[in-house]
Amino acid sequence: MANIRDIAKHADVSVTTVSRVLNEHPYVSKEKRARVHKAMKELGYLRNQQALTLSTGKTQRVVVILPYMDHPYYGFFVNGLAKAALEHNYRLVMWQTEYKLSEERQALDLLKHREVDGAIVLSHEMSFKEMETYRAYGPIAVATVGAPETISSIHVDHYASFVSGIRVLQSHGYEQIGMILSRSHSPSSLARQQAYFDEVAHAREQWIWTGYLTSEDGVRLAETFLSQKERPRALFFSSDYVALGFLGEMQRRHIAIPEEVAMLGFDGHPIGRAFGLSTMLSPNEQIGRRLFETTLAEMNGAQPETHGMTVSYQVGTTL
Amino acid sequence: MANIRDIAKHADVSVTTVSRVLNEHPYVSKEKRARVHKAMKELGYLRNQQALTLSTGKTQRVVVILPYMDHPYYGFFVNGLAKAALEHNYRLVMWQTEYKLSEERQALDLLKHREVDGAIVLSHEMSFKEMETYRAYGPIAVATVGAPETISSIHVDHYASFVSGIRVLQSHGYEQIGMILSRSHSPSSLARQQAYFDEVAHAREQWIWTGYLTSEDGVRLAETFLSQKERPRALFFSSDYVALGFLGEMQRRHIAIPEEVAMLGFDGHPIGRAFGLSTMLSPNEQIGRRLFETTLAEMNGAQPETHGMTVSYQVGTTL
DNA sequence: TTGTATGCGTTATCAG
DNA sequence: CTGATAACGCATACAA
Repeated sequence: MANIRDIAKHADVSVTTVSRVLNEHPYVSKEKRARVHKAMKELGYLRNQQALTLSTGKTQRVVVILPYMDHPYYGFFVNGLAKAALEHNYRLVMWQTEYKLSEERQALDLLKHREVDGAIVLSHEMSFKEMETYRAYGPIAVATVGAPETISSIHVDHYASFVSGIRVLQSHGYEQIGMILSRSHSPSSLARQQAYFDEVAHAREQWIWTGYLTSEDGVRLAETFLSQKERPRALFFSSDYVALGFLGEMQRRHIAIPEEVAMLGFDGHPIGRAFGLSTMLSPNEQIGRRLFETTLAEMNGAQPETHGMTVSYQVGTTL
Repeated sequence: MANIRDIAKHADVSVTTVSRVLNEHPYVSKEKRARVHKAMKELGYLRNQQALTLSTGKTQRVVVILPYMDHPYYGFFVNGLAKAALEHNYRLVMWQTEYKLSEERQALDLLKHREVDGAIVLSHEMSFKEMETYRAYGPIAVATVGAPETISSIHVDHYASFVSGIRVLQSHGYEQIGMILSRSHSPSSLARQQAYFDEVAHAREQWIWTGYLTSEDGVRLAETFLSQKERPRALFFSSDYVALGFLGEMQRRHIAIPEEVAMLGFDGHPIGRAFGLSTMLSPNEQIGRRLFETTLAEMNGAQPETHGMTVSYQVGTTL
């Protein structure tokens, strides 16, 4: 493992000159530059990133905090993040929390311990108040609403999005509407419920089902839904995967969609399109990209940024 | 940012003593230990991970190399990897290659530059011969077959798996069998084709369709498939997602499955189960977990390991 | 255009 | 039990 000093000795120059060549600084004579390059080749020099990191104080890494890496919902975010990070020569450290607050804290501790330069939070149990205590150690960007000024937020405006989704349902003639949500107390879920009660005339508490995250949950939901005496005519799902699980189970039971119950999803996953799921298309990949870019900007001195994204209706056959 | 020297000064001990307290070494008097703890608390000490890393030469990081982070196929692998890594206090650096060889090289260069301790390769364009040139810089584990002795491999035995899948189809009375593969020249695809020609009496070159990766590809396939004059009676898909795209499109066209064409998937994704897809269940999460564990073992001096995993038939309604 | 000296924050060695 | 000092490998202020 030849280091910068070995190269200097071999090329008969100072370490500073080697460092300058390495960093493509000007003010190095052609001849010495060539000697250094020759020495690097001969000794098989490989720059040690750890040393660079300690010396500069920059890690070129960002931690991405999310509950589950195998949930397709996060796929598009992460894809956008990964592309943007790679383009800017940054590395993504992934931290899976399984919705555990203790894991979120450990992940954000990376910031404190100078292991990463910034943090991107796709889902959090932690209050913004607590999250702000980490802010002193580096920029934080979240994909949820309600962030304070110190924390960047690139998010779907869930209130506006659900209002527009509900209007799509209403424009198709559905008035009795139910809603399927993931976590009952998350900020986005609260915004969705607000939209529901603001916009749906026949809103009912018991037509909001919470705790549905996966396609398997969607399958379970079918049973629950069908056992209900008074049922809504349409269901608005906060996740395409839950909707698809429900749709598959309804097909198995030979229950006609949308005749028996209409369905509107949320996300816009390709697999949903294959089954004709009507859905609200969310620009998740773009959000991922912007989350990285805003974090990068903050690392370069920019101010935190808040930006709400809008969704659009993607026509299907379940309405 | 108080450092170890500040603590030493504040507690009126040497830096060595502080380091010993930090690392819970014995041979530190109770009294000094207490003074150090007090100083750390008072100055808000946070250990700098970068310095630790440079000093010890261990990064506690592993790079995970995969083509796409948003392809559900990799979700289970990554989930297993993430759980195992977290348990052992390791961080996962994700590198998305989009099947580009140049990206794979850059990712493996992290090993050379001491930015990670090991590499886990879930899919690769790179030959094993080239991959071995990185082996000197740290352990490498792959999830594909055919690795040399120096590289660990935890993989599905695609040959055996496809043989057993084909036998499942045959046991249901299907003799005219076609196969849908992702990449035509990957080691796993070659093994699958070998199994096909070894086991299927009526095997035909033109009944092997390659280049199908996503559910959207599955949708496209329906058109291609139906335009064929002579069609197989059953299709064996190398991916549940492609199979689901195909299934959705067939439903849209009101073509009966399995009456018109039987389908067998490969993976065992929950969403497939919701739609009754018959499939071969692959233990991908377990593979992910073992990939990490074998890498960790190698970092602690163990020899590379090769282990083939088997799949099992998961009953559905598409056969 | 070049080089010397110092710092980044730890751990490890070795002497006491 | 304790501490001074030397690594680890690089970047950079400052001087020449």
